[in-house]
Amino acid sequence: MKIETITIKDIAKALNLSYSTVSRALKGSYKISESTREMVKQYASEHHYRPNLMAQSLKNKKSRCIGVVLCSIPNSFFAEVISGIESIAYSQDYLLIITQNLESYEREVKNLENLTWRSVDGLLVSLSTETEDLSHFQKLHDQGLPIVFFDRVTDNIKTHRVVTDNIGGTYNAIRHLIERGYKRIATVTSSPHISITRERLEGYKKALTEFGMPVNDDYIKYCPHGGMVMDEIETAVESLLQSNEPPDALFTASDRITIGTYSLLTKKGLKIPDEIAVVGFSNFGDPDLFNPPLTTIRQSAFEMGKLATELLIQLIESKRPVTSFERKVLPTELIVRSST
Amino acid sequence: MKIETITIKDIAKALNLSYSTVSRALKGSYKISESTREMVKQYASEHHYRPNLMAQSLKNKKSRCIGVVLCSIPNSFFAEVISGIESIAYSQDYLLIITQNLESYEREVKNLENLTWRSVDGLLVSLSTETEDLSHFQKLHDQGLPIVFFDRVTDNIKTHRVVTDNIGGTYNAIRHLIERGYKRIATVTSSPHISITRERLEGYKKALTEFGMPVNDDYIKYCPHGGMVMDEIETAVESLLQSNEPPDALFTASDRITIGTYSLLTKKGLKIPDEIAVVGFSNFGDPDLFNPPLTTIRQSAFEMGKLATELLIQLIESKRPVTSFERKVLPTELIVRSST
DNA sequence: TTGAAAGCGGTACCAG
DNA sequence: CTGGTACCGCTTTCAA
Repeated sequence: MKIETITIKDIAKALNLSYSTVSRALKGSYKISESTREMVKQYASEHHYRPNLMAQSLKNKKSRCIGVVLCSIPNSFFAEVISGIESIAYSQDYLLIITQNLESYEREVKNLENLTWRSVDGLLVSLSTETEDLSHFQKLHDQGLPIVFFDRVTDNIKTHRVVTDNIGGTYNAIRHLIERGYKRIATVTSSPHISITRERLEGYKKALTEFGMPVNDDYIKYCPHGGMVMDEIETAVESLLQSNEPPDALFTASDRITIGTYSLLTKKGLKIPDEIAVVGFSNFGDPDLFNPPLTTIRQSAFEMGKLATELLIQLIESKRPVTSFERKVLPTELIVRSST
Repeated sequence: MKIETITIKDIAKALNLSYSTVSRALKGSYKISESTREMVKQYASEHHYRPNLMAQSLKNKKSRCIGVVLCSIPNSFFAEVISGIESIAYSQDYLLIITQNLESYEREVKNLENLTWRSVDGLLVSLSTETEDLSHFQKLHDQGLPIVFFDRVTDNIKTHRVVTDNIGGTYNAIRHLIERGYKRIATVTSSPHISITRERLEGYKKALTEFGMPVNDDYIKYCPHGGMVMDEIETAVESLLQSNEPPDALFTASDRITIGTYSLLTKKGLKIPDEIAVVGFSNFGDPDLFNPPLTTIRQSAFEMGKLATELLIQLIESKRPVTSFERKVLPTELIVRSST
């Protein structure tokens, strides 16, 4: 089952040294004679010595594991984030434990229990749409477990955050709509609990206000489960279309909602953009192929994963407690196609 | 850092028992009096006892980790597979280590080294397009490491395999094209090294032959990196279009190739399906939205992940060496839309 | 600079 | 049925 089961003791025996000497030599630890250190290192590498991680972990209470908490792996945005996380974790010899909660608070809590049981060294977290109570994270954080939030973050736990420029990205999209002459701009957005919804709404309102257009609350529709539940999207879109003054443009605030809405409008045979325009956050690869090609706001998902992981590893490996935390903001890109 | 650090020794002390008794009681091991067992279990659950996995692993040489080897996490097909894997792993308390190799043989080997160093209990593998030499897997398998191959499999290592019905799926797609009256059916496919390419080609040829149509080797174009490299797709499609008798229908053999080809044809302004029809394997969520809606062959990706993981866990937990292996074949679904 | 020994948290064998 | 103890592989005092 195991390969190359060569341990420190084997080396010690072979070289006629004590375990501890070998251990120290391998870690390049201080007071060890140059010669023995070299000798040990050489023997080790020749025999492909690899420290037993279980033993190390047991001893140091470090697992070199990073726990990842997010809503859905196949979601194209998160899949890309994971890929970014993997790229850094791989290069730094960290292992990834990925959990998905499907936007369920309950599963988020259960996954978290599992992760801590596995004694992860740190956590990369994007909150579920259902999550309001943060005490499960707060508790761990208070106990000193490094956490970095990404995408759907919170201000209530003092740590690093990596987010998209949601306000700016949305602002640009709405301004673009306004400049194209759309007058009644509605939005189908995600759960009001999560940060990205609040920020995207802020960008939406900011743009409208700045251009002297009214903010109409009837034009703001929420999907409590961020588009996981198609019914929620349907209800939202339906009620917009049925209203006295149906919107002439839609801003959809997440990948799933964008695709869902587009699909719905297409099915209803509405002419895009003549009858209704659509611009939305989406990280799907080829919105070019859509009919008509979809104007999107793209996020740097891969980059987000990388950055969050780098920050987390910094926290994990920092000798002294970190007290100043960063909020990294990643730019978005508005790609104008024919749906607006 | 750690939570609830309650160990077996704590329980033993509190209950005035020996470590071993507590250990046995917790495992529901045979000879233990009903009463002490209950007492221990109750105390344990009241105090949220969770065995230390590091210690357990160190002792039993089991890590409850499953290593996953695949080419690309954000690929929609694999992202769904991973989701399926996660669902089973989660429910059985296994941990997932996911690696991606971006179709590079070298990275596949390096990832594998990493995984074995982490002493995973088993491996779920989908081969990279570059992989021809299997000795890195063979070596581990010979040493008794359970492996289940999925999607891109090999016959040369005797173990479970979970695959899509590639032959049947392709056959249906090609038959569909023939029935629609297409005469010159070409295919853009993946690397000739991997099983899915061979099988899909077999289905392609089988259908043509069965319907009395010639198999023209010039109509078969390979993308050695399975569509990771856009240039390869472009070259393939270009040379088909430039040929003396350009095809009137295209069968694209993987998710990336399908999307890439479609994108290319659209950009060139070719009328689909009038000038050229397209049918392809694809697991992207909404090919309905494409222009025109894309006829696809869908695979049960989530199901594949689940099944492979179930088989792997069976292997891992089997008391006696398993000698008879299964080859599970999952059905495909041809969804006809307007591109054919 | 090196060695001996304790211990991380569990498991399993051997006695009793 | 229960207790004592060695040991998994490594790290880290404490002595020498």
